[in-house]
Amino acid sequence: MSELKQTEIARIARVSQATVSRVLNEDPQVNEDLRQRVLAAVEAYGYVPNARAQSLRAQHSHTLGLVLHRAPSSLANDPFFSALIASILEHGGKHGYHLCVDAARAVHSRRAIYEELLRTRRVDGLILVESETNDERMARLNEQGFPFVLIGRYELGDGVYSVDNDNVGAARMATEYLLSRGHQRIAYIGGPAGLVLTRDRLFGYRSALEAAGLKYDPALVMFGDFSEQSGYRSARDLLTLTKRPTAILALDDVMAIGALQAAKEHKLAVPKDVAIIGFNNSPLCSYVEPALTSVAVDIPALARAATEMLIDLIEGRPVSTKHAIIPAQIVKRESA
Amino acid sequence: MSELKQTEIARIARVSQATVSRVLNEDPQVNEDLRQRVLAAVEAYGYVPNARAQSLRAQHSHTLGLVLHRAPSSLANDPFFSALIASILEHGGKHGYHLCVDAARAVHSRRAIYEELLRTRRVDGLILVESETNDERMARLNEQGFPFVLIGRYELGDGVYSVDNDNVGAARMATEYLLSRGHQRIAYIGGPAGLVLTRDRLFGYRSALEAAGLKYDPALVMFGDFSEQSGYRSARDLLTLTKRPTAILALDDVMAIGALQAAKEHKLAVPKDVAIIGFNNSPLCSYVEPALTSVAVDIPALARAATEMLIDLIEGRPVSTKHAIIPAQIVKRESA
DNA sequence: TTGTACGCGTTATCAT
DNA sequence: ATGATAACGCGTACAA
Repeated sequence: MSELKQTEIARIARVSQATVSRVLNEDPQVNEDLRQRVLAAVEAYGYVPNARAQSLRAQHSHTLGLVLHRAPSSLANDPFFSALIASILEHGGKHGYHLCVDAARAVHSRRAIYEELLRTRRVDGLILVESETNDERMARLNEQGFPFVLIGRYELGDGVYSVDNDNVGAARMATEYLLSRGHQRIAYIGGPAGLVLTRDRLFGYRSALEAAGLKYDPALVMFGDFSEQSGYRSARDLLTLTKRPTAILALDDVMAIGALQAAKEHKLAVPKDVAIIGFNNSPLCSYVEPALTSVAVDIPALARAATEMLIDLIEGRPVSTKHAIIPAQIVKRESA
Repeated sequence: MSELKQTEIARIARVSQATVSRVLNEDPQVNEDLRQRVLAAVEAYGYVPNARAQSLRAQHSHTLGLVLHRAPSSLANDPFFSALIASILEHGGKHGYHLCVDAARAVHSRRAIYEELLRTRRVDGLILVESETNDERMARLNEQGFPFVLIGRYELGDGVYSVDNDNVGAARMATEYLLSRGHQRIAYIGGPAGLVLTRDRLFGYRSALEAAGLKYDPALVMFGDFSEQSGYRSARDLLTLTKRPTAILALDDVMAIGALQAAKEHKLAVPKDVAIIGFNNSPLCSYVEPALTSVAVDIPALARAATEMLIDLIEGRPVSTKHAIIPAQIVKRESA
């Protein structure tokens, strides 16, 4: 294995090890002659400094940690996940940071993930995704001054840096869009009722309605589980109402596709008889008939904000906002 | 910041730093009394060993590196990418390994990626994806005894450990399936003609044909670029042939969907008039009409094999096969 | 059984 | 301008 260290280069270039280090760190004080000798030896033997030693010495590893509170297997087909990593890689890379990814597997490893990554100083800072917002470990890390940024909503106090989608605004925007197209009876198909996501977006939906002087009608609000089946069933029930909605807002594209299916079975034309909007702007949207209008959560922007906030934190720069909110966009296709 | 080190715990527990280290490493020689004192202090102050120091000392970091020869932005919507990471995470995690992901951004950083990750000893081993097979750096790493595994095909010599899909076999399997359904004129839509992938699968297609006593007909072979457009155009041309094919094998689902579109425009029923098979078994398959039969490259198995091979390499265990080949599966839906 | 002392490969602070 | 030397936090050979 490589026994190439600075002392070795020093021996070859007939200088002290300290001089090698200086050359490598571009100390202007060093004599040009020696500098060349060192550089030549470095080049000839292909010396590269040992990152482990550098980390120990410098007290940082130039590595960001991403921890997901999910089983790794559930990540396999999640476009959110790949977009997230891609963007962190891109923007972290610009600042010279590497990325270490971990997923909490067993329950036990929840603890391990925080300890092993951050407190062991394996990484310089953490991006946490899908944490339980009341996780007491976050408070502990926070106390100890470990840099970390939460993606998602943090409900307890504001001692934590976080980045989140503008869920309220996104739902409001989509609802306003439907209103602007003349719809008066707009239905909402959420995820599980307990989810913050479901609640926030419901709030946005409701406030748009009320701002337009429309009454909020609980009969038009359903809760699914993000599956196509649940979208289908919810829409089917909605469309058999005596006063059926003329538009449906579904919290996920897959549920929206289920709704599309239900509309077809009811012989309702989309968007003429019933307009449908999904969420997440997944690749599927372009492939269904009619192509699905969808609210795009801006994952790259989300990840970028989190990454840059974290790096600012790590490097001790002041951070402008503790809680960044990333606006969503509506991608218009045929279904609404 | 945390000044919690073993010396500190040692002071608190009134033992030597070495004893703390021994307790933590479960040295059976240590007196139960002292052991308890140390453990109590560790617990009370929440001490966790510093991974940077451990790495330097132990000469390994228990970290795997994944390097992709792609711009990070191109990763965002790639299901291959997320499946890959998910599986490495899962199987690496079983052996206590973390994962560090890097994507070669600029051309320059190609070099950097190797050096910075492996030779700096930031990671213990590397999984390389989509490398140019003739990359001279691989040979260098190989010489120096750095553990790494290639995902994809390595053409030069066999000094390198690699894992690859059975591209030849997958195309042969798909072709045989079509033959078994009575098809005699089977067309092939590949990717760019220069790609190893395209060539390997073309070979599998051709050998199945010839094994069945059918003549290979170059008129039935087209080359696309993996876009829906290119699939559409290729299929359109194929279907206007005087002796048009009764089945089409497209090297990617998206191209297959383009072909589906062309068939529709030609008023050909799928699969009755023309059968279509795609590759990669993407989520899209279930959402098109008719649902697309697709050859599934087994990415989890691919990643698992690479990961376990790499860990064996790192830990000095003998590796059974230098070049693992992962078989594909055909997922039957409606289109063929 | 426990403590002392050294080295892992750097960077940085001293002297010279 | 350069070389010796001291950390960084840990594991372990050696001494006691």
